Amino acid sequence: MSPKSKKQFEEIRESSKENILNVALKLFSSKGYFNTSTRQIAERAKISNGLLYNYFKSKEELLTEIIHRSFKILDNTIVSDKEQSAEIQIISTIERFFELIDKKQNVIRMMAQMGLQTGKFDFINKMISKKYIGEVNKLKTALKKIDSNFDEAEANLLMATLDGIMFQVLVMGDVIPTDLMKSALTMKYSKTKHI
Amino acid sequence: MSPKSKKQFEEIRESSKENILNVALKLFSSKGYFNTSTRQIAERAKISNGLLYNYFKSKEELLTEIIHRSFKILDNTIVSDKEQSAEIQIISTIERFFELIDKKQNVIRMMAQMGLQTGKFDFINKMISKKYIGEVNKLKTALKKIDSNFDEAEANLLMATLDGIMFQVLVMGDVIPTDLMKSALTMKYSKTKHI
Amino acid sequence: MSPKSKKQFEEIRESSKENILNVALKLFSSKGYFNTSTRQIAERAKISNGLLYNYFKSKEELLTEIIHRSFKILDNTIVSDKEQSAEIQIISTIERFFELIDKKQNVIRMMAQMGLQTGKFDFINKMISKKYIGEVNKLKTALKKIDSNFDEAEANLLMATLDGIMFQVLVMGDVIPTDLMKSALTMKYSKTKHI
Amino acid sequence: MSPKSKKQFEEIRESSKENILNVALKLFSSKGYFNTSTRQIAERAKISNGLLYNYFKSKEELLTEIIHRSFKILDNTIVSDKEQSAEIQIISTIERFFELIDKKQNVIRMMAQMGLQTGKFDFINKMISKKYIGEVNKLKTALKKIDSNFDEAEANLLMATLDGIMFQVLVMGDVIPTDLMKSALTMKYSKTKHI
DNA sequence: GATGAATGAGGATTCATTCAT
DNA sequence: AATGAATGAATCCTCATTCAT
Repeated sequence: MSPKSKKQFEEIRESSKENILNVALKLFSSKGYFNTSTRQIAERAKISNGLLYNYFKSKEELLTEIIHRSFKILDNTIVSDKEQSAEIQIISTIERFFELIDKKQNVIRMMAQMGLQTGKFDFINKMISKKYIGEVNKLKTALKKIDSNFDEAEANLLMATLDGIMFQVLVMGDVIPTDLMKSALTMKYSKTKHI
Repeated sequence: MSPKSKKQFEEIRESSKENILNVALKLFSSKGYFNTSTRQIAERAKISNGLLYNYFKSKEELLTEIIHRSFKILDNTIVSDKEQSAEIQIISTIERFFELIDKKQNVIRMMAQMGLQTGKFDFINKMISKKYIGEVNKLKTALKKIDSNFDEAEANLLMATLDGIMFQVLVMGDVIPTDLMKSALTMKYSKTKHI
Repeated sequence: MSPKSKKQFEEIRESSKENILNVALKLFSSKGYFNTSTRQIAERAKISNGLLYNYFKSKEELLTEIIHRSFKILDNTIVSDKEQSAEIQIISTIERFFELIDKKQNVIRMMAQMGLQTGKFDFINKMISKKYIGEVNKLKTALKKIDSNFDEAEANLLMATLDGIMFQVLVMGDVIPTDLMKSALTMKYSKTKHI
Repeated sequence: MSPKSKKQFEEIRESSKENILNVALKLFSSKGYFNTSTRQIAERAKISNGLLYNYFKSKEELLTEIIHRSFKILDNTIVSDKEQSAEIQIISTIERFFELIDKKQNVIRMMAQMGLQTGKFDFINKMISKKYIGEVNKLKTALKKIDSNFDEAEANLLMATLDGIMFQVLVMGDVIPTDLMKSALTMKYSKTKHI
């Protein structure tokens, strides 16, 4: 008789929204945003066509929300501990990258795709650039501490290598020897200080 | 008013086709294949809607042809001279990559985009993988000759770095210090032999 | 926390219904029935989407009830006192019209709108016609008493003039000099008897 | 073999567009703009759903074009000959109104409907107001010449009467004795000068 | 080879209405 | 009585593609 409580409604909303966001991320990431129809999202999420619009004003807004959540996921995965030694910081940057590749492929594939296009979603490129600059700077600081013969390009090259591995895995999957490269990179930056 | 010769017709046809392919590549590469309409292509190519179908069976076939041409462009740009010394081969691989980034951004952006999606165009990923394996092998052979302390991962890492720079430039443009990285890479592999 | 009495429930129900009817009339009248969504009505009435259907079987029934209430309002505003003199009857008909224009614009705008369309709501046109015939007949009777030179078309023309002013105010608002016309009409039919 | 000439295309376009405009006017006018679907228009016009958008950017633009054409029709119907005597000008204003009612009901019904709503189409009300002011002024000038006892409200009242008849016919059709009123009006303004 | 009118399936979105609570 | 999540038909519009000329 009594209507559902506010809290109950909120829970329903939250879980339903989460569901849609997850399904949409998966589809956008594998087929691309423009090649994914809202109908497909609804079908996979097992909801009606209309319900999506109860939670998101438009397909575009759905994408935007996914992007913003994705950036948060990246931020959370790439936690940097400033207390730690320079070497550990570098090593853990590398490890976090490989973790992303392993665990959050949907997220990074989606970001990569959107980043490669121009148009309405240029804000994504700006967000990526900002993150890139931040990461490179952290690496530079750490590298300087370790290596007196520090090369100005070193940090950028390391980032490029990591981004490259990421990109290659997204495109070529198992063809890419990630473990081999991870070991080599880890070893290189572990040894460094002893030189 | 003399009737055009067969050869002339052929040339007109060829240049018209070329025109369409160029326009389509530009649009696909910047807005994405699924976000580009055949009408937009026709407009920009200054031809009628229907004419496109005189040259290509479908939008998909147009894409396929673009992809195949793009691979040819990559192959032509990445000419390898087996006669040359190992060091020069590596250096020129690096140089050819930066040349691609500089001169053929449309081509690589389009390939990268399509490579990140799954679906009807999975043959692209296979072609990219094949090319990757070939390039890596060539690099491995060359590196072995130069360096006795040769690391198994070295070739893969170099390719990853180059792909990474490519990807970063596509996404972040001027934010990326390409010249700096190019110098560093070139220097690194020039010095190698002297060790 | 005493349970509400039946009467109290009844009152709440009635006032809630009244609220919905008022909001709906306002919206229908300004934006049109077909351009107004039940959701908009619910929002403005500060009730939930579903509650509307607790009071009305459908959007159409809501409209129907509004129409019937509107006719009652017209009837109540146009009270005719048969006891009064012919002249006063005419003058007060005029006055009642201007009062409607001034005070019940929502009601008449809505009626006018629905009356101009054909389809499911043709009963409205019949009701309007019936009212028209009644009014014209009353006017004819009154005019005959006053004027021996009575023209057969006089009553119809007076009604047309009044309907015209109404329509003009609805469409053009302040552009229409209602007071000027009201004075002129009142004067004309006040003087009549002295001729 | 040879493509259709430009002129041929233009003719096709023109007649097809005309067809759509006519069908849309009919439907908008009888069922209302918001209650008419583009599909209904296409069906009645015996064209495909999509073709409409080859001629009009949107349903709204289709309406806008209809409105502008309708105003032109009104202007053409209400041609005023400034050479003629004041009396004839008044009489012919009256006659043109009845002609509109008789021959262009779709047009005026559509204008009346749109004029009664507020929202995106307020420009219609402004156009109607402008036309009203112009007409009233012409009538005032003419009436002054004829009648020394000229009443300031006379022109407005005549316009109101004509608009009222128009409105009444649209809503009540045959219930309204148009001929009777036309005769009475004509007679009244023919006699005037003899006073 | 070339045109652009025409098609109709499919896309995003809105809406009246239902229902469990 | 009241809530708002959920439905799916219907809406406006776009698109790849075809076809007569």
